[in-house]
Amino acid sequence: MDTSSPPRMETLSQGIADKLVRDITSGDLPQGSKISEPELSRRYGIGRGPLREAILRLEGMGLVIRAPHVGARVVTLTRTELSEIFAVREALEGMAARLAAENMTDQELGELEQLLETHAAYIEEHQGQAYIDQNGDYDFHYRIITGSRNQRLIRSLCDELYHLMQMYRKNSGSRTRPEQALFEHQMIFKALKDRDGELAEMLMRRHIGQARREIKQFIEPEQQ
Amino acid sequence: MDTSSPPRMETLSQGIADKLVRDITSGDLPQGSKISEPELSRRYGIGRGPLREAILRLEGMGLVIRAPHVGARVVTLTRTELSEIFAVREALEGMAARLAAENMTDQELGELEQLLETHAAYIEEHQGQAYIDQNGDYDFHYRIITGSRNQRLIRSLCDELYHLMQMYRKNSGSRTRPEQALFEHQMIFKALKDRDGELAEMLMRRHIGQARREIKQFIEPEQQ
DNA sequence: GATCTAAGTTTTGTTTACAATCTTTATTTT
DNA sequence: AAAATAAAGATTGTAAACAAAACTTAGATC
Repeated sequence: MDTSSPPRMETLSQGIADKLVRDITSGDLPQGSKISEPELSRRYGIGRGPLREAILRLEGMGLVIRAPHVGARVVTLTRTELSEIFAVREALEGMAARLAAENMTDQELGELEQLLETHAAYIEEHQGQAYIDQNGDYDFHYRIITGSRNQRLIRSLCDELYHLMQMYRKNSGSRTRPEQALFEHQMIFKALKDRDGELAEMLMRRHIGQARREIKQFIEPEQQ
Repeated sequence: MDTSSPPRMETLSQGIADKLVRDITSGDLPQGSKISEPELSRRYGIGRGPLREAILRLEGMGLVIRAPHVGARVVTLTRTELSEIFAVREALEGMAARLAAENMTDQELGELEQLLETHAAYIEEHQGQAYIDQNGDYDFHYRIITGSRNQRLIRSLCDELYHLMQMYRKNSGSRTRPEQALFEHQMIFKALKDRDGELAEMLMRRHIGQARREIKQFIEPEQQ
């Protein structure tokens, strides 16, 4: 009858997995850290079974890598790997933008426009400070991704790639140019409003590809 | 003493996961089947722990869905979901083709050309029989995907989406037109050989989008 | 002094047992 | 008779104990 009094502790392993994701994306568990089962088991006060399941789940998200009989470590993103992630994002979010142009409702478009106005006001007020870094940028992209109505696309981008991006941002400061990003967002929005999927995809790909090329520039000096 | 008679049983859960993948993609475990832990535990003669880990892994691949306290079932692909998968494939393999045009070695291109000649000979000999259905088509796509040199792309496509496609094919007969597919493959190969990434991507997307549109045609009569 | 070897310790992989939840079945009531 | 409730059965979630593998440390030999 009343199943709501326990405040929805879905399942232990799920809860631990979420906590681990937060700890990793927040930088609390830095890149390359060992995920020791006994230690975390003691720290969180749970058995090793649910913990292992949580780690398995993180492995599925690509946040940790496991070697048999050796254990799990938080994945270390080299710039090369980050560049690879951006290539996937470029392909996937480009497709998402194309589909969103077909499938987003007028109401969703209105809310997206409002979001952009908020961003514009904030940037003007704060003289181009990098507010977008935190959540604003993700908000914009998130709405378009969900607007694609493609569940698999949504899952790949929001449940897997986004966490990796978040992690990298915490571990290595990333600077963006808010005004430039905002303008690109506005162009993408215009294409969506015009229901021009082809243009929306092209603009989104350029928007993301921009960041990818910036990363790629710094690869040669660092590695090899 | 003798640990070599089981030929490289890396870890139990890994082995069980592979076996389950085979059983699902081969159609032995059809869509929607219940994955009962006690039953499979007895059938395979292992404890429930490794089995659960294997199921977790399959969930990460998207082959099964789990409901808390209810259990796991083999995922049932509706045509809508299959269409969604093709949209993701279109985006991802398009990008793979673009990158492959930049990164494949001349030797790899030579082997790919040989593969196409084999296909052509087979089709001519067997009067357009659907040999490509089995492995030939995948061979071609697989080589291009790995030619992208993007590990994340490779993993998404080969470890996740491919299994789902395989499963669907087993459960519902899919007819292809081998000659048409071969010609499209040859065009894509030409673009790769010319190192024309943009054209390769476009052709690959059309090649896959073709199948997507065919599926989409059959959605309305079936659902809604 | 450095390197190889071997024993010890820690960690992971696996099994077994227990508790909580859900599904099913049978009974009762309207 | 149909629907709702309650009890029984089965299944999943969790914890604790055991076995095997890997890393570490100490010792011996070159």
